[in-house]
Amino acid sequence: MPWKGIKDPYKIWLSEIILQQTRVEQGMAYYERFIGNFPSVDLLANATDETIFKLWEGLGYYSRCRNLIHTARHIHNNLGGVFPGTMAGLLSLKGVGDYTAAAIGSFAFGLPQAVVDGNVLRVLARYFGINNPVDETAGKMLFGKLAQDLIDLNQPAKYNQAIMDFGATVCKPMQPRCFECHFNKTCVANKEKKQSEYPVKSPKKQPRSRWFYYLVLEHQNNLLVIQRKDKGIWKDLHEFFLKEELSATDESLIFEAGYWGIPGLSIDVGNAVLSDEFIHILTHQRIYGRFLHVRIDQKVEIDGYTWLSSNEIDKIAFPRLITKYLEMKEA
DNA sequence: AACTCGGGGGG
DNA sequence: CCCCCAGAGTT
Repeated sequence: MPWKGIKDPYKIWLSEIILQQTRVEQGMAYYERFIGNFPSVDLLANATDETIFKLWEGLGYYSRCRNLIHTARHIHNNLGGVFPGTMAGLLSLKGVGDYTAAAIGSFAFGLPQAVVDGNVLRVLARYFGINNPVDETAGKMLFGKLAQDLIDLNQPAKYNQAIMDFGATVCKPMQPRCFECHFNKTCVANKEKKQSEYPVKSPKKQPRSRWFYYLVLEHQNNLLVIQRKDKGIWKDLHEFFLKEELSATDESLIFEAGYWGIPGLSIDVGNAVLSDEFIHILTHQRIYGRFLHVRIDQKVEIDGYTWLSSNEIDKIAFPRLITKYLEMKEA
């Protein structure tokens, strides 16, 4: 990784926020882009929300971006542009939890704090044969204490980096390389051939299904857009006029102006194109999306919505469901 | 304690 | 289809 060995707390913080619940391969390009645009926390703090969200577009978990902006400005405005060097100080930053505080603390400041991420949980659960679910309170306590007992207090950064690298390359989730593992003689999971049974996790609930019908209104190359403000999925990102349904809606109904409930709207079938269904799979939701693109001659105004040129559209962030649609429409 | 929050990649 | 990812915040 490009930031390995780096001690700049800003770069470590940025990389760790980007990598929360995100694979290194996926986050890498985003990290490079952010550092290229904002080499310091002060430059990040002075950027506009839209600029930053646009750079984050497509990475998901957008509250991370919101907290990133908040924390950058907090450090710039209230802390003189200097990151806190204690665990308590780091934990007080929005978006910085136990893992990220330990990562910044050990890597940037040499604090003797053990990181506990998905890699560490898997390594410890397998090696010691721990059956406690890692996502329950008791399990988190147990693994946190164990990790802290094991850390090499003389070189915490090196230890933390090593155990995560080990989990990512040897003690992998699938097909762990036990045959060449230094610990295969004493590892409980390997001895019992139960590598796949660790770590134990509590059962996850099944995702809910939602049906999103978007009306893409176009007037003289401008599109009608709104920013999602309600808490929930895609908060702060932009979208088109949305009607959400609890089940699939018939095509013929979608073409009727009355379906959308917009005063003054009329849909000429000759100027309307209905997309195929986009199936957008998330961890906790299945979203079925369809887009009705309508060119109108008579401009309508809707409370909260804004007409934007394609130039302006390019500067704001959309969820992947919508960028995929836009990319399809371009082609 | 349970829920919510994105998106992508691999088997 | 399933899994999981250098987790954190809210309810």
